[in-house]
Amino acid sequence: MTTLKDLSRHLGLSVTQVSRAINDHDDVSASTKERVREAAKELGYSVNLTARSLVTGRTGMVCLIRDGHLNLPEHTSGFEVISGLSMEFSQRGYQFNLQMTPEGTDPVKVYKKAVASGSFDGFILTDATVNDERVALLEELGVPFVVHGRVGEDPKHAYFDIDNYGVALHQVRHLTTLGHKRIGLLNGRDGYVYSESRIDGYKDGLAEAGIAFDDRLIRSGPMIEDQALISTIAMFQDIDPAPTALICSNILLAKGAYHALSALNLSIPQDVSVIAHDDVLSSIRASAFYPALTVTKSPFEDGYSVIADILCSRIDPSQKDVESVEVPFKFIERASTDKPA
Amino acid sequence: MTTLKDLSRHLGLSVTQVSRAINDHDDVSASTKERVREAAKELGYSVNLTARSLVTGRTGMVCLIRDGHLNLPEHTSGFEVISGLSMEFSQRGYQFNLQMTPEGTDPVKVYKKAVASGSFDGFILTDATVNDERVALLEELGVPFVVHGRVGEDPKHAYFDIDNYGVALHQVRHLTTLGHKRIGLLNGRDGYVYSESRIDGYKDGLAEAGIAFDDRLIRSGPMIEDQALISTIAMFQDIDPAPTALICSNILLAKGAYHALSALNLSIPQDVSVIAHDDVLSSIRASAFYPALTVTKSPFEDGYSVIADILCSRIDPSQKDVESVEVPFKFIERASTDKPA
DNA sequence: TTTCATTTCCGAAACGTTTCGGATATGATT
DNA sequence: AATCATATCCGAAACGTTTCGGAAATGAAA
Repeated sequence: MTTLKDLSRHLGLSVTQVSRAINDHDDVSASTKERVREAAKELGYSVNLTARSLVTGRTGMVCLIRDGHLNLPEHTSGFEVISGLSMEFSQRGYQFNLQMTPEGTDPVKVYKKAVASGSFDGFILTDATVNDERVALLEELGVPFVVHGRVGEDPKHAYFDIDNYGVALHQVRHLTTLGHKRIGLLNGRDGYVYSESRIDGYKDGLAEAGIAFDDRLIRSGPMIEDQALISTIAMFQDIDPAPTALICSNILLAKGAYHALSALNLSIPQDVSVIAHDDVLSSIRASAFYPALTVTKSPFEDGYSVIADILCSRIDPSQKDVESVEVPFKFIERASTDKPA
Repeated sequence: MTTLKDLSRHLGLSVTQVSRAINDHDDVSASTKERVREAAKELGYSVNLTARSLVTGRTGMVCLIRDGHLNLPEHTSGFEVISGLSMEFSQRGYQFNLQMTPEGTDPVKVYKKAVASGSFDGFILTDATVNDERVALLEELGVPFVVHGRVGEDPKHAYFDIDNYGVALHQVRHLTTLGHKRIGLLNGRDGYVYSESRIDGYKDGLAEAGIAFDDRLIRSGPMIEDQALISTIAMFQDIDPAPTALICSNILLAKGAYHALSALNLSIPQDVSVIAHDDVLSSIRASAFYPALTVTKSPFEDGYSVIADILCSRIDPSQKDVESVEVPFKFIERASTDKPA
């Protein structure tokens, strides 16, 4: 392995000056920089990141920790996020560390250890829960981190988020404006911030229209097709009069809902209107539905580069702060929503 | 941050002795070790991995590099592998680094840089291709690595692999023994070792039975349902007489084949026998087929811990070598194969 | 000529750990 | 009393880099 000392000997320069040449400091003459660059290439020099880290205190590594083995299709979006983030950070010169912990591991322990090891400059948090203890911990420890999602109202931490509240509110408004009064919600798992925000938007939307809230009309669970199949059928069996409209928190749930409604011999939108939120994942396209699906839409992938930018700016004080963002959504009315019968 | 020096001051011991106590060397008295442990907990000490790396030359990090964004469903297995490996390495005290490079990046450059950075103790290679240049490079550089798959016959490098040749050979034998003479193969993408091995086994199986090879009966491509749909229909339209049996290189392809045969109004197994290889991914279960699918089977997940063991043993010379393995497959005859009509 | 700013350089210290070689104390053996 | 083995400890060097403070050379300004 070639070191700075080797280079300095070879060039008749001090180690200091070679280091400064390589890092492009401005008290090195252009000609020296050129000589150093050439020698470095010739001797195959490349900076030892470990040694650099020891003195700078920065490792150039960011870490994403996930609990439990990822299985499909529930974690499709989780995978896409990992893939997208890894690429973004690579391109910014950071190493992306993925740490999968066995199901049910105490996050506080894991994060404490990860921080204490000093190996990471920052963390990316996904699947934020209400009152997420990881956020409190990392804030207390003073470590840079960014959350895919948001915990609490108007949080201090850096985040990238979708307007989940607004999405649900808009969906309900669209349906109530059409005249619907009994609106079902197929939602994600309880406890996650995005799920709870959707519920808030849903409730406020109903309240605006003067519709009483009926908790039988909300079904929570993994956002997969089979879950929607079960929830939809259960909902239409249990509740009389049955809902006239259905909100699906993602496209997979919509697929299951379509299937269930078809099985129940109900037509979309004549018997039941369906509206969904589209994360625009590469695997499931909203365009493939018949009848065409009315959606709110905010592409997941819009977030990867933003998240990377935010975290990098938090890590490197020389960069100017990138603000947290809440991306707006689009509304696309297609054929799956109409007036109630 | 608490350092060894802080601990040593606090305890009235030398830095040396504290270090040796923490690393459980045997020239430290039991009582001292206990005192050190307590003080470490009290002061919240945790070893600085960067500093340790600098002197030991090992970082405790392994790296997996992938080219191009992962999309579903083609890369389902890739995702499961990443998830599984990350967990295994975490449990062994290693950091798992995932580096996604933009599509088409030159792997030699990327790996050279990764090795030169000195950040990684070892590499995991997936999606091995015939004459994989990464293998030659890493061998030349003398870096520990393990391949999920195998390049070349009887390779020197460490690997975990499935008996792909044997799988295809067995599948063909089963079909020829039943009396089939025209056997189609829906295979993975060309160029990958596993695909080519399957072809070798397929050809040898045909040769054993004295059946001439017909290249129209092999279709290569991404191992996804839609590809099988296209390939199967094309095969049955183009070739006269049509095949009486179909080998599918994985379960997704089998799903597409079932769909296509149903569309073509052909019955399984009366008109066409179908046999597939089952990687046992959590997302697609072979058991869900009707008629029940005859398979060869070797679970992907069997490999994660083996791969981790192999690489760890290559990295840490104090551990005894774990040998490369080729796992055997099981054969499960179900209802999708029978004599030709 | 002297002074001063600018450019270009360098030695030494520091980051936190491990390890090498040796030191000291204790008690047993000769 | 002298020798030796054992258990326990320690100082100093080393890993490869960055950075602090200052030095030397150059040319312009006084």
